[in-house]
Amino acid sequence: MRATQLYAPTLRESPAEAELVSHKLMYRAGFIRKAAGGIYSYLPLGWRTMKKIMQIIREEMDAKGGQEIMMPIMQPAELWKESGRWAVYGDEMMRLKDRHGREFALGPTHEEIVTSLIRDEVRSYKQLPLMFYQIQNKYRDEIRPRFGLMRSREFVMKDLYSFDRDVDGMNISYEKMYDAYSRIFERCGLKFRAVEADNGAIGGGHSHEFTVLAPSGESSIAYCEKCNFAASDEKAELKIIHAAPEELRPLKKVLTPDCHTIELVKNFLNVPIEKTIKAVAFMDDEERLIVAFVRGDHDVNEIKVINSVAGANHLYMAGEKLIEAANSCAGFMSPIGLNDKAIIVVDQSVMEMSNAVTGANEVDAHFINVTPRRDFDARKITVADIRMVQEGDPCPHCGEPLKMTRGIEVGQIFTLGKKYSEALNATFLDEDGTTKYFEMGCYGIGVGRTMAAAIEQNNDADGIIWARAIAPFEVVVVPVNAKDSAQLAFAEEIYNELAAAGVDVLLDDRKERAGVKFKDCDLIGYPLRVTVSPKTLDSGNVEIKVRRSEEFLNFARETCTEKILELLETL
RNA sequence: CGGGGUGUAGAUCAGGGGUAGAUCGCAAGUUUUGGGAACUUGAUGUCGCAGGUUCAAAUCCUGUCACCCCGACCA
Repeated sequence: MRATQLYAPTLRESPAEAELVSHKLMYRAGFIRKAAGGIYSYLPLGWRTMKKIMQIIREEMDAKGGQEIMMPIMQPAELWKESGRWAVYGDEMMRLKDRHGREFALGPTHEEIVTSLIRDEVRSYKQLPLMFYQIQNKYRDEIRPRFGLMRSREFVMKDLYSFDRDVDGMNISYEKMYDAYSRIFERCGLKFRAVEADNGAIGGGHSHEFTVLAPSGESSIAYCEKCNFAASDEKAELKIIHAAPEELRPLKKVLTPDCHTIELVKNFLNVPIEKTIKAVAFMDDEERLIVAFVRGDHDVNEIKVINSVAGANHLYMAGEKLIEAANSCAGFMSPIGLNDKAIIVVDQSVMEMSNAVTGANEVDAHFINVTPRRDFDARKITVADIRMVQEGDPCPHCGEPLKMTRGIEVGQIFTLGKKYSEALNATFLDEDGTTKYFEMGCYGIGVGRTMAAAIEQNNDADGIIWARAIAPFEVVVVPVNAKDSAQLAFAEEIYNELAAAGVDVLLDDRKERAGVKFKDCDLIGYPLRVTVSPKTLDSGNVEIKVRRSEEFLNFARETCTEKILELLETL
């Protein structure tokens, strides 16, 4: 392709609203343009990269037996009502009506459609397993779209759905996808982790998030450098922290005027924060009071609290009235003395403490010398792992101190079990003659987010640095002065030779000054640049610049195509 | 949904009751030509939209729309 035929508008300045490097660079390099908040057009360069990522995804999906289909974006409300999600999905779903007033949704995901497709067609276990996927636009009415392609309302997503006859089969499909996803992100040149994730309401099965490591990411993950453990901060399981035994002192109530936070209590009583026990009061959908107790220096993990209390779905901050009804007061709560109105959940590590501080369930008073094993009423409390992981906590697998990092979630895989096959009554006839529900899984990749994540991870002051596999062009050939016919002819020769060798190459034949073209090359981030100048014409060599290493290499004209092919293999 | 902010040329922004501005970009010309060239000339605006105040509104007031940021949390 010739640059004179390519619409690649580059900008010196980035739009005021762009905050993330990837957003700025995609804008400046002419990859995307905004149509509305969270809605973007992809320009030729951006779409070339998107297509390359999609091609990698297709190859890996196909290799695992996935079959590409295309399902409707516009979906009838009836299916969503049948699965119960028309009500549950809430404001996140884009809804519309046709001229007759019939309701539709713009698909945020496709479990309903794909399940209804299968239930009408697939009758026998002999047709299983099946894996269908598609790559298309998805719609989610985000509360606050931001960060360019990272959180947008319309985005390109690959979604695959697996159908198996039993749980073992489903797990095999899951493993295949885990493997495929790892290969996809490796091929895209990304540093990532497959982290154990919470699959929330879906329950039962496995879930992994594929997270690209980047400080600007919105998800926080804990990982171990020794073994392969990695988990989202909400999911990470924690071991009990044992405390050194010490002589137990008798429980005592002391006055602590105005000490309604852990910080104030710790300073007033002059005790280390690890000797304090913090209370967080929640309320669930049924307005039950749930009080979580963790060590003062720990944080409560709401997801874990929900999982430890039967029947709890969502948690909200509890109001004063609920707390008073449980015979306590905000800021001074303790498991000792709370009445039956409160559901008490205590972190496992709290039970290891001795001579600690808790509130006294009355204003301006705390208990000291609290030893939970001795002082808490074991019949009234639930002990569980309910705290948030912190940097340095021991790895649940090998005990090494965990590291924390931030990342961008680019893909997630789930086992769904029978959730949707039951809701939509999708069955098949098994070998033993009985009717069974399909065991399902679903697997998504955000294509635009993958592109953005690659930029977040690979850029410098001059622009983007693409991995060869997903670069809009692999090589750019730049005649320093395209008005010089000898230079242009030489550049064309090299360009033709590279194209014939199967290289995805761009000829920058624009009659721009050299500086302008070089700046654009660096900004757009082509992995290799071939420079043609009077110098190279005289010497009979061609000059190569490697974008990532900033190295300049000279190859003899005769062997340059071969050398470039070799070099590309390493990028 | 709550709080804050911004809407002026293609982009980034200044201006602030009386002729619509700068820089970059764009077009033409001359010179230049290995890291965003110099000079000359030129084109480009419902000053987000609607109402109001005024002799006069881009400017003040009201409403509205769009966009951006922060929050919706650990007593």
